[in-house]
Parts: sequence; structure tokens; C-alpha cells
Amino acid sequence: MVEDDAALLAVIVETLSTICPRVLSASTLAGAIEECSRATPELIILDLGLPDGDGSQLLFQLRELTSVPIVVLSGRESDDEKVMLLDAGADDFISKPCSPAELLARVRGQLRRAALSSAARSWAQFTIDGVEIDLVAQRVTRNGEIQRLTPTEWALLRALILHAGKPLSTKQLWDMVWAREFGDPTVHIRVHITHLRRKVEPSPSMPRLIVTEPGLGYRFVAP
Amino acid sequence: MVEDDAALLAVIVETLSTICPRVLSASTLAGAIEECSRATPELIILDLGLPDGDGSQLLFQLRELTSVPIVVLSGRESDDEKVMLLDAGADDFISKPCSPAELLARVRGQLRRAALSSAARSWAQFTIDGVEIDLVAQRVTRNGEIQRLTPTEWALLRALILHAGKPLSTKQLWDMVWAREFGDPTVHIRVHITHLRRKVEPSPSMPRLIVTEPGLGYRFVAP
DNA sequence: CCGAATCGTGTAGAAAACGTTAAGATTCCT
DNA sequence: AGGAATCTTAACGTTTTCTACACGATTCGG
Repeated sequence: MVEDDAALLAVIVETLSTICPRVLSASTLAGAIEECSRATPELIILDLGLPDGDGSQLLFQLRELTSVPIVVLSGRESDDEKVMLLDAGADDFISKPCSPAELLARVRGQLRRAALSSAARSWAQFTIDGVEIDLVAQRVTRNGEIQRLTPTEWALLRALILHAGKPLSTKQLWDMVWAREFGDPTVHIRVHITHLRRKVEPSPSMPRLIVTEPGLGYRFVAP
Repeated sequence: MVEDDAALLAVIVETLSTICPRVLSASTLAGAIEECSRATPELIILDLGLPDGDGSQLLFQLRELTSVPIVVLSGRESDDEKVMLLDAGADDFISKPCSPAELLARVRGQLRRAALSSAARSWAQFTIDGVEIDLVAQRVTRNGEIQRLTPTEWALLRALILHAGKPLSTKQLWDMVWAREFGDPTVHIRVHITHLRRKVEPSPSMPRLIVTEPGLGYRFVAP
């Protein structure tokens, strides 16, 4: 929230905090840029008319750097200004005064839209050596062929990828995937690791993705 | 452009045509749905207060079927209504009267954002292997024959298509389609999936559209 | 170099999940 | 009220997945 009027800022921050877990604020253009580079916010609300420069200048600068939703708040009612800012990349323009309810509704809308625009799911999807793994769509393809994984195989793969880079002991995997106390962990895991490798490794007999660290456990090599 | 006032409609269409290659219009709720299923617009501008039903009703219906930007235009200034519509999925809300320049700027903004957010098909309407599915018009034809789907079958199909590509578990489908807590989900869904496949699959015994991922659920494969 | 522990892989039976059919129950329309 | 369409429930055969066990291969320390 970028706003120079301290009283108004307090009110808006209070309002926003009902739906946002963390609200950061800045009262100057320079402060706003610093805050953005440090905290990478999910949405920016920008009031025009800051002391150290035009807010529209900040809008241009931010649009060069990021595609997060930017909502502009302004007291001026000039059509030309609205058009200019919207064309510059503002995602919404709200005229002051504005009811808290409407502000929240518009913020919710922007957040909802940003969430489903699939930018957020890039971390769970990657390709390595012709093997494509998509944790969200629950899909694995190797050289174009679809590989079907069973529920336990998915659980095992998820556990390994979640802690990619670190070796996971047999006990840890057992707790994460099976979550029960009877049966022999080691033999189960050996079997399912074999199955998993057969489906996701470029060459299953020479594992490159799921490597075994003798005596420690298994490790998923990060891409 | 959905608007019942002919004079205002003409003005807005004229305005829009300066930036849009094709502008379609409808003056009733039924006409709007028909137009949408035929032409699959890239953006919808919706004026509230249509003769044959509330415009907000159309908004709800459309939001079940598509993710295209919807801009609501209204003369009423009620905060509650604004909030309700924005939360129902409207991408923008413009109060009448509104300058042509601002309208164009907001439309441009929505189109720009839609273009870069998902190049994916935003209208659930397609043909594959002689099977034509149109969620908007609620029509399924296979080799020219119209297939009649029951309400639960539509709900099931809509849930699957809305999350095309991702497997939906039995529990998820149960929550989306039936929305209640008693009864045994698995049996119901098995039966209705069979019925659905018999009507929409090119060859029901070898499903290609609605594939089952054993242990995970069912997945609608996007064409 | 050798033995013990650990790891990889094949096979077979048990358990769970799934597809299909059919008959009763319910709703909705005329 | 009668009848048609739809939903629910039950049963049964099939497919898929899990578990258990056996045996060869590999690793590691002395």
C-alpha cells in the first residue's frame, strides 16, 4: 500500500488486513520501490500524488519489472489521467472516496485472477532429460509417452521432490508416505522406488533423478 | 455487448468498434447466451437490468462456463451490488455514465491482461472425434446425433471440463456435483461416469475424453 | 579379499478400486 | 393420479494396485 496521507494509510491498512495476511506500506516513491524489491508483494495499491514524485512514474517503473496486479487509487477524476494510467498497465483504477467494501472486493478480484493465471504453478512443473513432471496436473511424460503413476508412487515422488537435494532416510519416507507403524518399511520402499524409477528415470537401471545414497536413503537431484 | 437500450447500445458499439475488429450485441439474456455459444467472444460487456432477467444471473451462468473477462456496466451505485458482482467473478465494474475514453481504456486493459495470462482456450466448446461439446449452449452431439444429458451428468461434465487436464478425486467430484454429506460417493460417481461416457465418448468402452486414473480419480483430457 | 549388511528386481497372491447391469425409489410433468 | 425420466442402491465380474517373499547384485569395513 503506497500512500502518503498517514491517517488514510492507517484506515486502508486496517481494512486490508482483514483479508490479507501481511500488509506492507510505504509513503514515498523511493520507499515503495525499496519495499517491493525486498518483499515481492502479490498486489500493489498505489495512491497518486506522492511527495517525491508522480505516482504514475512508479507505475511505469514497476510495470517494467513485474506483472503483479497494480491497483491505482486517485482523488482526481480526470478522464485523461485514468486512460493514461490504465494504458500504462494499471489493472484497476478506483476513484476516491471509495467504500472499504468495494476496495476489498476489487482487491479480492485481482488476487483471485492472479492466482489462477498459472504463474504460480511453475515451481511444480519441470522437464529434465526428456522427462516432464507436473505435480499439479499429476502427469509424467517421458519422451512424449505418458507414464501413469499409482497413488503411492505419487506420494513417494512428491516427498522426494519436496525435499529435493537432501537425502531422505527410509524411516522418513515411510512416515511421509505410509504414516503407519506396522509392516517392514525398507522392503516396501525398495519395491516402490524400483517401480518409480522404471517410470520416471530416463534409463531406470542407471538412476539420475532418484539416486540412492547408500546407508542414508534416497535423494532427488534438483533440476 | 449486452445492452437493452438501443440508443445507448449503438453509441457503445460505435465506440468499441474503433479498437475491436468485431462487436456482437445482444439485448436479452437469452440472446446473450446464444450469441456466446455461437461466437465465443474474447470479452463481454454486460449491462444490468435486462428485460428477461437479471443481468447478474447471466454473470453467474457465464462464470460457470468460461474465464473470459466480463465487464459489468451499471447505473446503480449501490456498494452491496458492486461487491456482490465483483465477488461473483466480474473483472471490472463501471458506473454509468462513463466516458468513452475510460470504457475503451478499461476494455483494452482487460484484453491485454487476458492475452498474456492464458493463451489457452477460455470457452468450453470443442469438437473431437465427431463428438461436439458445448457447455454454454448445453449441447452434446455425436456424429450429428444430439445426446441428451441429465442434470447430474451436466454437472459432472462441467466439473471435469472446468478442471480439464487435472485428475479430480471422487471426493472432489462429490463436493462439486452433489454438495452434501450423506451417501456413498464412490458408487454414485461410478454409475454416472458410466452413463456420461455412454453419451459423450466416441467409443464408451475405450474412454478417450474422460479417462480414469486408478487411485487418483477421473481426468478430462483437453483436445 | 571376504563376509555382512544393504539394495534392486521378479513373481504371486491379497486387497482395493473400478465398470457394468438391473431393479427399486424418487421426482416431475401432463 | 398415471407415466416417464432420473436418481439411488445393490450386486457381481474385471482390472489395477499393494504387499509379501525370494534371490541376485552392490556396497562397505576390516
